[in-house]
Amino acid sequence: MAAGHSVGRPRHTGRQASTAVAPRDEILDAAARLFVTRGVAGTSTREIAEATGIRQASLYYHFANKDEIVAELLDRSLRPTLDKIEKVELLGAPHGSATSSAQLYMLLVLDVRTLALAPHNVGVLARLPEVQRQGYFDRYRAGRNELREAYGRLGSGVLAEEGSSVAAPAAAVPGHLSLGSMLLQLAEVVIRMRGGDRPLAARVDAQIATSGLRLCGVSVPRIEAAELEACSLIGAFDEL
Amino acid sequence: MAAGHSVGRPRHTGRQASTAVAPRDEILDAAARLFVTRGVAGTSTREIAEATGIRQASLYYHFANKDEIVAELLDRSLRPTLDKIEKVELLGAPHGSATSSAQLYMLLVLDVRTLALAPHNVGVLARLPEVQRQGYFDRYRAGRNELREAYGRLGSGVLAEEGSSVAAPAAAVPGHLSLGSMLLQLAEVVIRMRGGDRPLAARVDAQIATSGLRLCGVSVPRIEAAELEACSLIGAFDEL
DNA sequence: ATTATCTATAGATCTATAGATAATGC
DNA sequence: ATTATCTATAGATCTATAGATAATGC
Repeated sequence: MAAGHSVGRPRHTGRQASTAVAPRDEILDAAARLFVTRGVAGTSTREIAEATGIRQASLYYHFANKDEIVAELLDRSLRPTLDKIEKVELLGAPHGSATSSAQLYMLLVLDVRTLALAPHNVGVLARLPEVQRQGYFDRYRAGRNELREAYGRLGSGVLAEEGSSVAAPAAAVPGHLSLGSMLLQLAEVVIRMRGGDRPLAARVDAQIATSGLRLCGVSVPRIEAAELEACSLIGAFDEL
Repeated sequence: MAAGHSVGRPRHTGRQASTAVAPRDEILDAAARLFVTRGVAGTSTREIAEATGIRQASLYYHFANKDEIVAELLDRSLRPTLDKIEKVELLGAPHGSATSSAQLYMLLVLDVRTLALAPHNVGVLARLPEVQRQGYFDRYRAGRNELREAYGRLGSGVLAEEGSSVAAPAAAVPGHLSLGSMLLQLAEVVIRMRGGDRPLAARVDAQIATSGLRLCGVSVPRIEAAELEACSLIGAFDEL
């Protein structure tokens, strides 16, 4: 089942790089790198094949068409974070004792780390207009909306916690949805930072999470408390 | 000089829409709309021509090639904001009496408004990978760096003003560059909001500017003061 | 004469399919 | 026999150039 050594006709360029990596994954990896640097419409199937070390037509043994490659990459880029939403929310309110600030801090840190470590900065994909128009994008859009709503809930929870000092109807306090959007955008700043010329700053995850709490009106000492709380929760997280 | 009535062979589709709009601008407008919704690589010159109401080959009378269209759109999208940086900075420090908070608030509001009102959400262009790889992008990149540095300076100025309550070396206080990046990203959130399904929230400009000051650790009452100061300065701005 | 378009087309792609082939596995 | 590749190619683009043409302006 898991390609023992090397079935099938050999590649025109020597053998496969490593039998440990399935050809399908080799293609996905090469495609991701190219899509992110040149766009999907700006990358030909020939280029993907060359980067993989096979002929253009051989792609079609593994994928029905180009879109199927994009769809799978999109899916893989969002799933890890989506899976964490529920875990984080179970730590608060009725079930657990975590504060909203710590939960928000956690989700931001985990989200940023996922984006920062994703191969080839694949978070860029979902921002390409030619991708957003395709039918397969609906699935991604739905998942991202879930994430935005989670940020909206946690952010509103934080605003409520800090309520005492923030009762200011005159100032433009963002609503639930705007808040969720802004927090999500804030997390995604790391995608653009990776795309920039300079290397990622140390502790981007903490910087962004801190900025998120500031955005929700949390004072510095309380941010530090949330950070400590979140870090210990994240440590015990993998066991859930 | 300014096309009196209608020189040149008529278009295959009736006459020109309006003699008031130069054909060059008609093309730029149609191209912008298509580029933003389908990407540059995902838009053919034929599609641009059809949207303009001329034949594909006729584009080449006005532009040497496709890239020249993109380059001009990029340029137009950033210039208005760049022109405002100096004006805003002259209001503070040695020359004027504006606070850093008010200056930052101003620049955010002006930047957001420019992006929010730009035709066809043309801010999207600069984020396309196929655009960022081209030689003409260097010019845009340089301009955007100027803007990021201005945000960094103003943001650091605000942090200094608020220094009393923010002396917290333990928390991950973003550095000059990160702060500039985050403020710039925050302003650009409006690009993504325009791209979303829902209409732009009322007062996005104020919401985003408020969030920017929060990001720099400004308390709510002081944000309101900055907002008032900024609004009156913006009112008197066109006379500069 | 000048301007802004047109028609026609060369040459270079690009995606996807058909069918052959070179390995291993049984 | 199965698997994963290969070669070859059809058919549909796509960009850019050459040269003709239909207006106005002088």
